[in-house]
Amino acid sequence: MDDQSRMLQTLAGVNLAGHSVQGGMALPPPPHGHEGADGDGRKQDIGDILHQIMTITDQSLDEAQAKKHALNCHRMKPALFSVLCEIKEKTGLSIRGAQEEDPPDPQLMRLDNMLLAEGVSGPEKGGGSAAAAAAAAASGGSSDNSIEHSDYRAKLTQIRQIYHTELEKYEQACNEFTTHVMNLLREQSRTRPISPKEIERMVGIIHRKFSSIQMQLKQSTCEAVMILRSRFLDARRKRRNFSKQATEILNEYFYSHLSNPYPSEEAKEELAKKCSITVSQVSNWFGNKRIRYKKNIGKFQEEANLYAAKTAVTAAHAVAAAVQNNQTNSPTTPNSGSSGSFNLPNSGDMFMNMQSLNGDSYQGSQVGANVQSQVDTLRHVINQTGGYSDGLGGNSLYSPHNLNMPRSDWCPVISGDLTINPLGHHFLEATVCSMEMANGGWQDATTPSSVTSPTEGPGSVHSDTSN
DNA sequence: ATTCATGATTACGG
DNA sequence: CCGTAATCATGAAT
Repeated sequence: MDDQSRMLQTLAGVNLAGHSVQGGMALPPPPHGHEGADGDGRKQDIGDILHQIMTITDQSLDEAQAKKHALNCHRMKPALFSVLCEIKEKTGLSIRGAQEEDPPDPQLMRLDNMLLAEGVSGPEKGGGSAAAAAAAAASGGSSDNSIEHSDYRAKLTQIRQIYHTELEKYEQACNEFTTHVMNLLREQSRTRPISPKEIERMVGIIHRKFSSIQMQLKQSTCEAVMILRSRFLDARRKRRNFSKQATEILNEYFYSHLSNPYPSEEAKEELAKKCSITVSQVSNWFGNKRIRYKKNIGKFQEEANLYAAKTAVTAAHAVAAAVQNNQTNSPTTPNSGSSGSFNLPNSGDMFMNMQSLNGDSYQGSQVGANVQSQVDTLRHVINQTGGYSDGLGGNSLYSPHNLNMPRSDWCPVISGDLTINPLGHHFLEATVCSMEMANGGWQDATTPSSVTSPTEGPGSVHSDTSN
């Protein structure tokens, strides 16, 4: 509207300034009569029309409507209209020439690619699951993640749905608006100089506007997907406590291997399988556990007792069974502690260790970690209870003075080991143990990688029992 | 809202 | 590469 009046004003100015309207174009003859009219008469007419047009907006709707009709029927209208059209054509062309050519926006392409890759804008179901599968692969792909992934997928489809509905809405709105504008322009082209090219241009502008809105939509969708990804795939953000069962299993292993809580690769895999977590999660868990246990042993005392006792009872039952079946079951070589390392020890070796524990008569040289774990556990619980008497033979060898020492369960096992006492310390007071602990803890006990080495078992057992 | 517990990450060392 | 120590970030309990 503003454009129109401005243009008309210009036109009126030009005309009223005395320039020939007929210029280079053939002004159609007036519709009816007026043969004898000279230039002054025409100028008068044109000026009149222009004045009416210019003031049309100042009038009331009804008035304007009537005026419009009158103008439409004016005999000079076609002539004036074609002039306006010509001028408009020229300006329109110059405008169009200025901003033609829209190169594919690189950012838009990037967004499109991203959305396609994330499975948001791709084919209905395939893209989503593909992305989810990629996510699964990215985060380890353990069975534990399946729930999270379904959650992730659900969220992704949610985003995708929103995206599609919004996109559709925009598309629809764009189309509606375009047709509306086109109709309007076409309608107005009867009274206003609007060429089809200009309508086209208008449509282009509208589309550009809407596509910029679409880009915003795509951008926000991308952001949403990114947030979703980071939430679900970045394990750090998505910290989930392990299941109670998993923690149980890990704790059992930890406390039954308290003397050397460094599970071998096989043991880690086994634990991972049992707990439905990844091996690295097992490693993390043990890393955290070791450091935190060491930092505040007192805090873990109760837990240690609990698990040690639990495992010890299991072991005791196993021993009892072993004793019963000892005659028939011939001992086999332990499998380096990989399977069932702390739940189902080899009965033969177990028995041997128990004997050594009680009577300091260890002879074997191939004790596996599985057996050692039981020994640790039993010794632990014995230390804690001041003697474990459940068919294992009452044991008063482990002096109760360790009881009130927070680290006593650990120190004898670790520091008491002859492996770190080459000078012949037969027994270490709890305080000394604490110091040993403070000086290096497990690291000084043995080489972590040689968890399954049989050298530690006999040594520690001997050390403890020799007192 | 605050605090504690806990899984993961990072920096660093051997 | 594996371990420790410190730290981050979140979940759960209060």
